[in-house]
Amino acid sequence: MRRKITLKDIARELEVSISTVSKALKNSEEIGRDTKEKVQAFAKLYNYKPNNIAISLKNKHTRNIGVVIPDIVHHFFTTVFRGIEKYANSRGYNVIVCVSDDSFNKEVINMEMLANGSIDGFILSLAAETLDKGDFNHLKQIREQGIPLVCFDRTTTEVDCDRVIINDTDISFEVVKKLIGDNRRKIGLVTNVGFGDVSDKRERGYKNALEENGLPFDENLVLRLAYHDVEEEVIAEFFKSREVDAVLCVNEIFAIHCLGIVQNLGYSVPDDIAFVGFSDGILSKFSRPTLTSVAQHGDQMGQIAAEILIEKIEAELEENEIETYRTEIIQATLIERGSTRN
Amino acid sequence: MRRKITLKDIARELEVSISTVSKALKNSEEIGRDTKEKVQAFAKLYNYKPNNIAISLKNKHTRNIGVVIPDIVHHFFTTVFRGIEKYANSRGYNVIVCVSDDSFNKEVINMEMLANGSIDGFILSLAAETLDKGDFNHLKQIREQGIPLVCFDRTTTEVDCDRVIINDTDISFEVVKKLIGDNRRKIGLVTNVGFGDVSDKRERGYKNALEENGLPFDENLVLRLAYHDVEEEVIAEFFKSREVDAVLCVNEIFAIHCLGIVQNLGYSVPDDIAFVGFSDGILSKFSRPTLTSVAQHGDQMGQIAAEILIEKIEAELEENEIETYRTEIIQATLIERGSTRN
DNA sequence: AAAAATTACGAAAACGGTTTCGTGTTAATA
DNA sequence: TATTAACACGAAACCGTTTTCGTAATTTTT
Repeated sequence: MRRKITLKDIARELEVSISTVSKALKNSEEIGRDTKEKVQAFAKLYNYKPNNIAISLKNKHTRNIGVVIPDIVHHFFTTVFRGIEKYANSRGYNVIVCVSDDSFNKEVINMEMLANGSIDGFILSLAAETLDKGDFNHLKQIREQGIPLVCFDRTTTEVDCDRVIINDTDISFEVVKKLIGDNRRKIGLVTNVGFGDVSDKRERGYKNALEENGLPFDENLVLRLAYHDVEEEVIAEFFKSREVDAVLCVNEIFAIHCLGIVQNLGYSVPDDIAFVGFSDGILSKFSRPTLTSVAQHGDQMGQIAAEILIEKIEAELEENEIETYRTEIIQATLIERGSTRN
Repeated sequence: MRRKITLKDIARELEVSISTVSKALKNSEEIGRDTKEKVQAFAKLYNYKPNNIAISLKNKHTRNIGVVIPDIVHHFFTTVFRGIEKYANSRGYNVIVCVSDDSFNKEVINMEMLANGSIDGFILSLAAETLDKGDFNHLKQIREQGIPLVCFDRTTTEVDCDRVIINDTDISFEVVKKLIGDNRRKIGLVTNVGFGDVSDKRERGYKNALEENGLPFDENLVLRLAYHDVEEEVIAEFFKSREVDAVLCVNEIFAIHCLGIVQNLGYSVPDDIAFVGFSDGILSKFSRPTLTSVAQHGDQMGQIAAEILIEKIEAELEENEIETYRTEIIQATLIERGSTRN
């Protein structure tokens, strides 16, 4: 088995110094033509490739970015990830992924692990538990070490970092306004407990739209579910007793669950009840009826997060650190499908 | 901004040598009690953590594994990835993901990139284009460099490496046998063009089951689709003219597409046509009717792939290289749901 | 022909660790 | 008291690069 060849090997074979080899391979003006050609030919013949680790140690940066997300088996996060990976790759960066599993401890441990030299910066969506706890010391520490950090979707304002989010309040407002325009009057909201300001904002948009259109907000029309175990009976009970004629669900999985349940209860969608979900994943496109959904443009979020991060990383390398933080707001869009067609 | 502290910093502050600090932190017997306590206390106070890159360079291994997959926005691959990440993490390894996008070039470039010291081993599912081309030189090179490689799902036998696959032929056979047992007689197959031996094996199982039960194989009952653009009219035409009473689809997306189309054509599922898909993703659970599907146990595949890889990596470190290659076969299972209930 | 400038290369330090080996001090043994 | 052993630590090599600086040998300039 042919081990990887190093500068030292080439130097030994060609009876020149390591420095000469290094320079020759970079086409340095310092080295004579003959020597350069000899070294380059030899390197090519033996397929020399510099060792990334050695270069990282020398340069004090790795061209790796760390991505920490709550869940990878989740359409939204994977699209964001795809956006990150694609852009990062085009810029010569690799991506190390860690899954926090919505656990505070895993998030902390993974980030500490990576922060010890493995990555040049982080892209992060916070674990549910971290949001609940409200403990962001691990992020603050990372920032203190001068490691750039971009948060997306599930973020916090308690840490100095860049952010990429969608216009949750506005789009939620727009959706509900549209439902009202479609002559829906008893509009329900299916949301989750926790998850910080994402859900809060969507709820605020919902309330604002009701208010602005003279409809009363009724807590009875709000169903609050635990994300990780959806209770069918609770949902069925809600729809049997509330007589809503439209529902906004803050995520796709809630929407699809509810859709199935109300259909089993004998309601017709969209005639009896209109449905709108968030995050426009694969389920929305293939459910029956197809689901009207708010596209969060995960690819775009990922790309922008990566752009911002790499910009910070490279500014830091140039020693002109950027001390201001951006919050980029992606415009979500409503994709209308069968579940709201009148 | 407090930069990371190094051994050198501690040594300077405490007026001892770097070696002493290093040994003290590893609780070496060589160092006296007082010195150890002093060093450890200081290190703790300043939150010293060794630099991963420096350790990697010294040890010649990184505790990173490279995962190269065709697509990340794909339920099966994400479940495999989750299995890998979970196990790898529990063993103190990190995971670098590269997406080949089913492109040969991207696969080659990404792997060459990572092979230069960034990772200790690869877990790979081949790009469609690579399978088409039949060019596996990049994998052979990686093996020649002594880098361990585990392939899963889309694999090749032309490279000396470990493999994790499912019992495609058998499970396909079982499924068709079951359909025949359910009194289905005109059983169609929806498969794709390309994708190497995965599709081939599933087709073989299908044929074997027909043959063994005295049913004729009819090429007219086989619909071959391009994975990346599914043509609705072709599918509709197929179902209008063929009068199949059951269909086996080699992946979930084909199944869901076809399911929708036949329902629009006025057929009832499962009464007129029974449907079975592969890979039991999220769509299967939420379609109407729910889809009977072959579970490929992605988590398990990922975990086993990671187990095998890490075993190889660590054996290599101990200098007792393992020169034999395993092919681990995961037993797929059929999850029966609405699309086949009689 | 002497001085200055250019060319072509090598030595060595640096990145941040680990590890082997050598050595001065003290304690135990003959 | 002389010899040996144990203890506690430091120097230095090493991992594979990059880069600064020094310097012979040659060429150019005066």
